[in-house]
Amino acid sequence: MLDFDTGDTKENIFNAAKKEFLEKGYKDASLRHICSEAGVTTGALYFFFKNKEDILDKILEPLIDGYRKMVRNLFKGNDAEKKSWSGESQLIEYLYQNREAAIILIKCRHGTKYEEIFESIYNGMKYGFKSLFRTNGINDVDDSFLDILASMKMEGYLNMLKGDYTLEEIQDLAEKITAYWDSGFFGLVEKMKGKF
Amino acid sequence: MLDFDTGDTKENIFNAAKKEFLEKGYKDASLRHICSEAGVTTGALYFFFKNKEDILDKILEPLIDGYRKMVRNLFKGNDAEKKSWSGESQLIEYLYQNREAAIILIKCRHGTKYEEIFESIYNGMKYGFKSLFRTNGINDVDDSFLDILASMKMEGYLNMLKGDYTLEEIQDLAEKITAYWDSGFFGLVEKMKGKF
Amino acid sequence: MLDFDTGDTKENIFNAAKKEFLEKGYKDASLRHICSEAGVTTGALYFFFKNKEDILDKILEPLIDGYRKMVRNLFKGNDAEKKSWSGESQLIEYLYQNREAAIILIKCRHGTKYEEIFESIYNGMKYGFKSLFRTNGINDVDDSFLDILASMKMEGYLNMLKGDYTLEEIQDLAEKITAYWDSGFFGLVEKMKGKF
Amino acid sequence: MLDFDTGDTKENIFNAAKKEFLEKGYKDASLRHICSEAGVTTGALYFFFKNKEDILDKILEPLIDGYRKMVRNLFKGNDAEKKSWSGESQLIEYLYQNREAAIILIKCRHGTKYEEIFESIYNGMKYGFKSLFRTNGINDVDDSFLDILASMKMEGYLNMLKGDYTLEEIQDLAEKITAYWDSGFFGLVEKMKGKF
DNA sequence: AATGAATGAGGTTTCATTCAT
DNA sequence: TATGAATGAAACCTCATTCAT
Repeated sequence: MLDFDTGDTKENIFNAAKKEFLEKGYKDASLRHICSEAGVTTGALYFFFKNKEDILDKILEPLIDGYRKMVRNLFKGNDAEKKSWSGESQLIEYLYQNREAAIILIKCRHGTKYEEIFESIYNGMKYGFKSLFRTNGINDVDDSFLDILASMKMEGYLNMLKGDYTLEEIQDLAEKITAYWDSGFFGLVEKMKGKF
Repeated sequence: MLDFDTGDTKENIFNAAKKEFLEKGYKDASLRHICSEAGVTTGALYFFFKNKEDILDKILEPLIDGYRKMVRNLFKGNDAEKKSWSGESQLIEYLYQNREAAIILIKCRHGTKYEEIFESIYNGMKYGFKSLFRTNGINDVDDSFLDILASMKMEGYLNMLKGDYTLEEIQDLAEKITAYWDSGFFGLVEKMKGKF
Repeated sequence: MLDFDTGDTKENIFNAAKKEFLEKGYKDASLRHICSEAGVTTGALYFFFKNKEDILDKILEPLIDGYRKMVRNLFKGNDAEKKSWSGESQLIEYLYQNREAAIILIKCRHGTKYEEIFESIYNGMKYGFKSLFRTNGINDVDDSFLDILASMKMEGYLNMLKGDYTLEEIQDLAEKITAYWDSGFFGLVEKMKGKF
Repeated sequence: MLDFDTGDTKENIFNAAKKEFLEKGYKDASLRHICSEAGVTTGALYFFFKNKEDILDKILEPLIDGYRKMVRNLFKGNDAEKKSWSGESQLIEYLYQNREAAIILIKCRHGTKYEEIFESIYNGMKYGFKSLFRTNGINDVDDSFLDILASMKMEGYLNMLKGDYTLEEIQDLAEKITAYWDSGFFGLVEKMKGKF
């Protein structure tokens, strides 16, 4: 309202929508609040966007597209191990560069088509863990256990993004968390090998 | 709908409510849906419950009360280390016994009085990590980093509960996760000590 | 609730209803509150009363019947002047003896059949004023003006009843108010005679 | 419904609301009825008004503001007696100019913030009577008696407004009523002085 | 004589969405 | 491009009333 009117109404609506989605999630976000925050009426919103979900699409599509591109590029190489590690750090940087959208994806997916997209990313993580177990000679890991590990990792990422860090700090954090995960994982493998 | 109608309306409403809360969270749960799922009109709901929040209360109060009792008992002992470990396993068992409510607490806390209760449990976890760092000679841990660790742990617990496990399986899982956390933690400590 | 249960449920409901009607008026009175105040369930109420309006009827009918009887007796005599004055004081005493019902009548008439009954009592007052004017040689009094006088008188009565007076105090008050009305009336007549 | 549709929805809603408030009072007025009377859906109402109370505010605020301004101006002068009389006639004219709102204030005050505003006006009247008694050498007037006088006066004003008068007629009426009150008051004083 | 359970209409309010201009 | 007006469904909740027991 009091902001200098840049004339870029679409941008204003877009930003207000991101803020609202971040604060309240998708379903509880109010188009009215978004519009009043953006200093326009609902009509304006519906000129630029088809409906509520369309706004979410416009926010998340670049993230999803970029993610798919990144994964595709990653799978062009062939050294599995190396791919995995470089993928990890690439993913972190990518998410950092798009963290606003990433957090919105995680917060707003419920009840939208992004629920399944999120699921597929999440399954990618589970698959990563499964491979890692296999590489370490453990083949019979319970799926629910993979769920636990993947969800923890995802939560770790999410909270990394949520914090108000610079890229350097994020990378430092990621190193720490990775150290944690790595040590954790190998400790677990030792235990499991001893047991079975 | 598909449930066998036992004639126990209150129970039907209660169960339908738990299902709806789990699926949509507190705010987005619809009393109409709950009632139609339970096969009654909205008026019936208000015969058994004071209002929407009262339903959530009836679901969560036993969990909260039990939790407080457990914590109180825990603090009657005096060997800090032992207390910590027994507390951990006691907590897991307790949450398992009340897992439905526990999951609802985590999903439905936003915008209710349970937000702060959850927060206090969560802060307990953060404090646990902080103490652990201190015991290992690391005193200057960033609060955001503690957030990451605590949220991961919480997420781990939550997913343990979500899975369809028996108590034995849960305890086995908990052991594994603990192995993971322990190894992870000490790996991290090594890295941090090396760094500073 | 905490009252000693006299076993007289009907009486309990009746009293609770009177209290509720006095406090909230007819439409805003809640049968639920009445029942919970009386320590019974709605079913009990509907055993003794046909519906909400029936309760009001049971409260007001004795008042109305008595009023009609009183008026009928009054008109058996024939000295108009004397009748008027004795009627006035009889009315005051009668209303005092039934003041609870009288106040309920005035507060609860809106939207019930008692609206017209009240209207007829009220018109009786207007007629009294009209006669008084005529007796004093003034025949062309505006109807709206009679409305003003009658409504003031009614309001005076109502507030006499509302106060927590004994019969003696009421009679003293009535004397004062009557002195006020009498002097007022004759002052007005003087003015009107001077004017026309 | 029968009104000519001027296309001015806000006005239609406003008028329908005034009518409904007058007929049923604030609490029993139904926004649904108001809307259907105005020929719009409930949503339309909420485009023009914030909520139910906001409609009442929009009706009564001009009245209240004007009243406060009038009282403030009145107290700038300094001849108490004169002030009192000019105030009386000014008040009558003011209420006449805003009679719709004035009647709504009196009918709708219960259960709203206007209850205390009304109360303060009413207490002003009581205080006026008290002063008048004191000026006439009577100092120990019962508060309940002042209530009776003030409520009668208020009722008189109200019914003056309710009638379909022109300003001239109102002023004529006011003179008459004032004659009535004056004579009545001094008659009462005589009686009271004789008594004590 | 009274309970406990249930109904269904109606209350105020918010929402995403539409559309003439 | 964007406004202002309006819709209609759905939200939570309260009410008088009914009825089997």
